[in-house]
Amino acid sequence: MKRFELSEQQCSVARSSVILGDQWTLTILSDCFLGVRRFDQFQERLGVSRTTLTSRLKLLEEHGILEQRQYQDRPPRFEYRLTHKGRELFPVISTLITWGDKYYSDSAGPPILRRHKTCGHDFHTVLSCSDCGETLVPRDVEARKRPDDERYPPVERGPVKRTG
Amino acid sequence: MKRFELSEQQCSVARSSVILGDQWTLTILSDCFLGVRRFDQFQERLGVSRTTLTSRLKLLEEHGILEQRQYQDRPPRFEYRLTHKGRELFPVISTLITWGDKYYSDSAGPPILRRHKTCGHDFHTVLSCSDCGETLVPRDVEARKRPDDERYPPVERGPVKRTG
DNA sequence: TTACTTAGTCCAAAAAATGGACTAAGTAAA
DNA sequence: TTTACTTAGTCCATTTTTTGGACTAAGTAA
Repeated sequence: MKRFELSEQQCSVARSSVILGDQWTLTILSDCFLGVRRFDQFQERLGVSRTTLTSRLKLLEEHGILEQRQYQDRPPRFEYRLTHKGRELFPVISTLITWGDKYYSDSAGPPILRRHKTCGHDFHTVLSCSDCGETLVPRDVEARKRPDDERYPPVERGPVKRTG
Repeated sequence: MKRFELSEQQCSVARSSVILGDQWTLTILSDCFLGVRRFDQFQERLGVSRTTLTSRLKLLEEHGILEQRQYQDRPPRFEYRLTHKGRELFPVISTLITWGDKYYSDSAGPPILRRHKTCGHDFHTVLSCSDCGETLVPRDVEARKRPDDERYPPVERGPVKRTG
């Protein structure tokens, strides 16, 4: 399977991973949430090659995660901004930051601190169930395949019986 | 910069992305949370080449995200299991699933359904602030660089003044 | 005129991924 | 006691992707 070929994959994680599952894409998005918008700014901050950056930005645009907006007339210049769909990736990037800060900070702590303006405190992320609001942990989650329906293809990747 | 070289990167997202920012790594981890443990099972479910799978599993092991455990004697066989550090990636994978289910399901809905055993309902994920418990949205987050300290290197990647 | 800015493209070299065959060490069936 | 099967990989030649550096285009500023 080639990179960026997701049509055949049914699982939504597999499909998302084809787009987001890339070192540069994740850091680009992280920078987007910090307010980075311009090509050269991404390029300098990330140290990615211009060619790769172009290809990643294009992919994110094709998938409606980023959009280009003109921010000046003469000469015409465009910047990249998160769409609504893109902003909905905030929990993914945010939990990745929480994990990364825990395991890959130097001893002075995380290099970037994040404050929740609503309550005024520096935070880390907590994941909770949309239904009962309790904190979600892996062992409380039970996965099952969607019931097969003659109108839809059967599920190809699914839960596995745990052994041991 | 070559793939899997993270020593110089300071930002914890950048460091994490070097490990996790890969199509296969994300789907491997997603399968791990479904109970997949054996090499051939990963290989068949993901359709990844055996070479690439070997390299990804090795990387995840080197970073203490997966560990090999012997599950039979004759012949000796090993399976891959999530470590504590690995299980702490649950929020990352879980929010990715929520996003992917929303944007990349077919019209029959997500192929795999997840139930919160504690409350009995199918859920999606909600992200909240560790301090006040409110739902976290990007516009309520303010990022700032860690104050420079002569004992530690200055922060190289950090927040950007938003324009427009 | 010359230098600078932004957002890219082009190209050859290097690195990584692919797929298919192969290995090793044991078990199970005929 | 051969033969087939299982699991967890390795090997290798080909294809694909990434890299870094130079270059372009269109306008502004000194």
